[in-house]
Amino acid sequence: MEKEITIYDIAKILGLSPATVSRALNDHPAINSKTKILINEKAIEMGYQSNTFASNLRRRRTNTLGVIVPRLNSNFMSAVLAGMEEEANISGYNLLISQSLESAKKEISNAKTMFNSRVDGLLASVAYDTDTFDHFESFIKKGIPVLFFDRIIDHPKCSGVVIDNVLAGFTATSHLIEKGCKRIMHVTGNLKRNVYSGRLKGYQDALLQNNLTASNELLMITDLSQEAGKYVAQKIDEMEIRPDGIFISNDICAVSCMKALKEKGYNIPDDIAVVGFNNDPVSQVIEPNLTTVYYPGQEMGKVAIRTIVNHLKGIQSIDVSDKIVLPSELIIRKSSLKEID
Amino acid sequence: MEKEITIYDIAKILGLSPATVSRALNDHPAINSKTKILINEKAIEMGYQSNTFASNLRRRRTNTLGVIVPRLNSNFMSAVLAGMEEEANISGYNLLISQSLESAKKEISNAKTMFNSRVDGLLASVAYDTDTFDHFESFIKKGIPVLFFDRIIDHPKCSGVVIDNVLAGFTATSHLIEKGCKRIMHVTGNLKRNVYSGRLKGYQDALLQNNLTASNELLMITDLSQEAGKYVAQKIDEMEIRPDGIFISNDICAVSCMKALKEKGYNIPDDIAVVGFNNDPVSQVIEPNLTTVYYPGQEMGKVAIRTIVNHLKGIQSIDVSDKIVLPSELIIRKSSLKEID
DNA sequence: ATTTGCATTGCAACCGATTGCATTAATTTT
DNA sequence: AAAATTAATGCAATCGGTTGCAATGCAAAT
Repeated sequence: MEKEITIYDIAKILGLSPATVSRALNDHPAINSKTKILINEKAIEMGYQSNTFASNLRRRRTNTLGVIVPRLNSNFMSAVLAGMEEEANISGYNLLISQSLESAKKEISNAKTMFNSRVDGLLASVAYDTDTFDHFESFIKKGIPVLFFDRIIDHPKCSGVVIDNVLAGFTATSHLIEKGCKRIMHVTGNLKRNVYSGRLKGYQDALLQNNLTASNELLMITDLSQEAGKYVAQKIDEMEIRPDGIFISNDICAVSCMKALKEKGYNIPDDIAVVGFNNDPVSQVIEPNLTTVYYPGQEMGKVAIRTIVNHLKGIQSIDVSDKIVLPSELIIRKSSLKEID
Repeated sequence: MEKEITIYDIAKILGLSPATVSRALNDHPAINSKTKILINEKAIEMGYQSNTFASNLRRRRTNTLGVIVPRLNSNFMSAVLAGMEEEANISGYNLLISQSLESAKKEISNAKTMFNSRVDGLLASVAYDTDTFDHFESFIKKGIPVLFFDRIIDHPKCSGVVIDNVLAGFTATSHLIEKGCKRIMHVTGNLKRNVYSGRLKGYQDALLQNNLTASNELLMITDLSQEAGKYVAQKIDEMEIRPDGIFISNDICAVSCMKALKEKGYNIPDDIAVVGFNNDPVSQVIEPNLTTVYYPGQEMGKVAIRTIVNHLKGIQSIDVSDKIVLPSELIIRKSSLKEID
């Protein structure tokens, strides 16, 4: 335990004022360059470390961005975070990260913590069951930018970085139709969330456009977990008229479903073609390899940080460009390539 | 943009002193309970939000823990982080997370940032090429606890949360031997890191104990990436005397190697048995399913946070229990089950 | 009636860096 | 040589809570 070295200590030793030391360390133009060198050398010699908190208090900013995600341990989310960290680091920002564990209550509590920590900006991907916007309102009121990503809230004051989920769902479904599927099932998550409702919309649009009817029996709302995948397979097995194609909103669930279907003796893709979502590593390991929608996680993280940092620097206001839409892409693999005769 | 509400505002309105307001909000025993209620109600009514920085500055602590990891986007690391966040959240700590991207230089820079941010404690898993300990020394000097996890540094002043890599390597290799392998290859990462050198040691011990010789030809040091897996398969294919078993220190690499071997026509496990490490989701998707070492990521994160928080609370000093060793477990699947006659 | 003790509350210094304004010294202009 | 600039530095207030010590008031003890 050693005492902290402050600018006062440096000032005293050099016979200067703390103000001069502070300015020298911040490379203020009014300070003589020789003095700057002198002070900087002394600072290093004495092992001076700036106290971020005193600085934050006075400057009224923290160089810290808050990030709230549903879960840290998903392949997609960790890619987003990796991108965010990389970009934030470049811009000199720190990341305060927390997870809501898909609970709106915890999300609200985390938002409050972030607020009290005086983050300069907030990035959020909302939980399954988030209904309200109030916990973000306090940020807006104070002029702290809030930017959503992936799972966004439909609220006029907030912008977000997303992919075109409707288009992605449309493309995925159209692909199945093209490959000869007539009875396509869709497995997705909580429809409160844009990502799932959007993909459903795309799925429905594609069916309509091809004169196929979307029946309730062919739509399953699940939590998209591994278990859900097995459950879906079970349900399919029990159906009287089975689907000949499935579009599942998440690779983990899709792969688990495929495994279960294979065990039950179904041939993929000939009996049932499958399309997933995310381009998770498992999609390239399952056999047949899973056709899926590539989802640019790392890029999304980078763009989100870049956008909010530019806003903070005053380079580009967020509110102008409301939604930033990143491209997604259907990656066609064998799980959807039926032998069409 | 609204003005901040401070304890001074509350004090003025209620005709009390800021000191009393501060104490009331912190539930100080000397304050009359009626006064507390009054102040708390007023605080809520006025929308008061505590300024963490002022508080931190005065209290000389931040309730923030720094975390430095090699990469955020690996399945294992995101599990660790998920566990950390969950546990930290419970204990009222925030997490400042950064990644070194396997670069010692960036790790040093990140450590400096953490130091200036006055984190109350530091958790670190070091980069591939970290050689020095200096960047952690400054924390120790100031009495800030540093706890390593998974990839630790061999330094008397620092403790860590780990698994028994030697034992895990020994168990994995012994299993292959038991299944009839006579010529076992080992693919691992940079031997500077305990995780890899430990597993290698266990591998060598197992060979020795069974009178098998460890030849240099059968040891490959790689970065354990997907590409490395393909490369390993290529090398094996080119060998005159091929191995009949491989122990690979990472599932991602192992799976990629298996895929490549299968494409080249090798039968797994009969031609070559494979054991991986991590119990990554892909290990349960590849066919045959990959025998691997389960590695308790989430638990490791939780334990690390719990340990450092207990230390900070003065409940249990870290230095006493030097290394916390979590159990790992060999999960046997089909990739290593040769048909023994 | 005086003293003692306890419960509350307030005063004022602090944490450490930042910054508007003033001051001093050095240099240039008139 | 005096005045006006310019350059460099210092003064002191500020950010908003926290906390050791003092002060006040009131009830209980002597």
